[in-house]
Amino acid sequence: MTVRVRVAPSPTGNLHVGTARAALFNWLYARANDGVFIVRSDDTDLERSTKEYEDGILDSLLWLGLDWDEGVSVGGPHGSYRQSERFERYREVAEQLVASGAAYYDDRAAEELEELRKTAQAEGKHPGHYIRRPDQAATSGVIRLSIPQDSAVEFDDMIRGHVSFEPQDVDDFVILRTNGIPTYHLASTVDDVDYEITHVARGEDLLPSTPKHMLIARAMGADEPVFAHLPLLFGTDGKKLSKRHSATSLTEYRDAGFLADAVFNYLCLLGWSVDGDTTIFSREQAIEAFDLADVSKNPATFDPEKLEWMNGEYIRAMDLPAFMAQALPHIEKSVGRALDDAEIESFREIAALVQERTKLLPEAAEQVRFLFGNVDEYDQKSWDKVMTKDGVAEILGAASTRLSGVERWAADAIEDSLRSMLSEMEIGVGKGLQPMRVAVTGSSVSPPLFESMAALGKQRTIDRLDAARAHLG
RNA sequence: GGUCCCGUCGUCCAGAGGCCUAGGACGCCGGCCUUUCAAGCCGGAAACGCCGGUUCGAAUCCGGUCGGGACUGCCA
Repeated sequence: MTVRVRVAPSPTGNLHVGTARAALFNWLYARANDGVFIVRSDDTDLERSTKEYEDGILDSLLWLGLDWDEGVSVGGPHGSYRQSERFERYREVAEQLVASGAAYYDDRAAEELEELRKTAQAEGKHPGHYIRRPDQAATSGVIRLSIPQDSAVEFDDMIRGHVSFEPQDVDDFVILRTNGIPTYHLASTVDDVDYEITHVARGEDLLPSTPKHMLIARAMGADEPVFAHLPLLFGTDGKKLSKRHSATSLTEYRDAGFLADAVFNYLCLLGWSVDGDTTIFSREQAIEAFDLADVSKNPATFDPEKLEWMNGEYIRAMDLPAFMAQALPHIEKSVGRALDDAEIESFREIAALVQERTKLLPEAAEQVRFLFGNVDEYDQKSWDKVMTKDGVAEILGAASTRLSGVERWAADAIEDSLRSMLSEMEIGVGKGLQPMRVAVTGSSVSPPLFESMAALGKQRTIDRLDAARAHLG
C-alpha cells in the first residue's frame, strides 16, 4: 500500500513554525517510503481565510524545500484540494449520515446546550456528556454525529502507542453548521477518506479530536488512517509557541536571513534525531533515517539561539560564490542601492572573512557597509572606548603618512608597513590597530583590518584616517 | 471540574533491564589562539521529578504521587 500523507494548513495566517514542522515530518515520511505528499487548504473558515495567506504558505513550504505530489496548485486525481470548493461533498456526506442514522439534525438553542454542559460539569462529568440525540427528532438546524455509546474508541498511535477514549467522554459534536458549512472535523475527515490518506501525522493538540474523526470515517464505511500525534512546540518560557517568544512564521525567518537548509535541519531536531550524536545533517540523511515511529513524545522548546548557531554552521559551509549570492541582497538592501561590479569585487576581497563571522545574512551587510559609502558616523561606543585615549592622533597621523608610502596595496604589504611602524613607535599591536579600525570601518568590531583596508583602497583608507584625526578635534 | 497526553543536564536529542561513574548538541564558565569580533581548539559545571514494587540488577518494566501540557465551540 502506498503511503499517502498530507499537511492541511488553514490560510488564516502565514505558515506557523509548528505547522511547518508537521509538514516537514509528513514530507520526510512520504519521501522515506516512496509515498505521496499532499498539500490541502483547510479554508472552511471563510471569514478569516485569504488567497494571500494561502499563496504565502505555499511559498514557505517550497522555500523550506517541501515539494508536494498532489494538492493545491499542482492538482491531482481527486479534484479540488481546497475545502471551500468541496462544500457540496461535505453536505452530501452529512446528509448520508443522517439517512443512515449515524447523525441527526439538532435545532436546540445554544442556551439549552450550555445548560447540559453545566449540569455535566457539576456532576464531574465530561462537558459533552449530556449532548446526545434528543427524543424528538428535528428536521433542521445543525447536524451532529451520534456517538455510539456501546464501546470505547481505541487506536494505536504511531508515536504514543495505545490510546483509548470512553464514548461518554465524546459529545455528539457538530459536523454541519446551520449555514450548511462543514466543521473542521467533517471536512478534514471526508478529505482524508476521499483522498485515501493512509497516515495522519499532526499536532498533539488534535489528539482529543481523533475519536471524532475515527467515528466519522467509520460511519462513512471507510477505514480510518494510522495516526501519529506529534509533540507540540513551546516557546522558551515553556508556554505554547506564540508571537511573544520569537518569530512564529517561516517568512519571518527567511527575511531575518536564515537559510532554508538550516531551518530544515533545526526543525528536524525538534522531536526527532538521526542518532545519538549527529546534529548537522542533509535532507538525504534525514530521509534515509526518518520514521514517524521514532518521533519523541515530549513537547519541544523552540530555541532561537540554537537555530542561529546552526545557521552560522550552514553559512560557513557554503562555498564563496554561494555565500556572496546569499549575502548580496542583504547588503544592497542595507546600502540602499545596487552595487556595481567594482564594489562587488571589493566585497569579494573580504567575503571569506565576512562569511566566517556571519550567523545571519544581514550581519554580513553590517560588516561590509564601510566599503560602500563614507563613514560619516562612528559607532558611539567604539569611539568612546577607543578614540578618547592618549596618543590616538599620533597613531592615526603616522599611519596615514606611512600608508601613503605603500606601493603595492595589498593586505600583507599593509600589515608589514603598519606592524613595523607600531614597533618603531613602541606601541602594542592591539592598542595601535584599534584606532585605525574605528577610523576606517567606523567601529571597533570589524573584519580583519589589513584586508579591510586592502579592499577599501589606498586613497579612501588614508582619507578616513585623516578624517578621523580631524574628528578628534 | 472532566478527558487525554507527557515527565533524562537551563534547552533539544541519545539511552528500548546490566555496555550509564548517563552520551552528543546549543547555551553557560575557564583556557589556548589572536589586530577587534567571530570562527577554531582544549577543559569544566550541569539531568534520570518523587515514593513504592518487579528483578541478582532499573533512567529503562509496573503502580501511585507530584508536576507540566493539550482539549473541553455552529475555530482549526
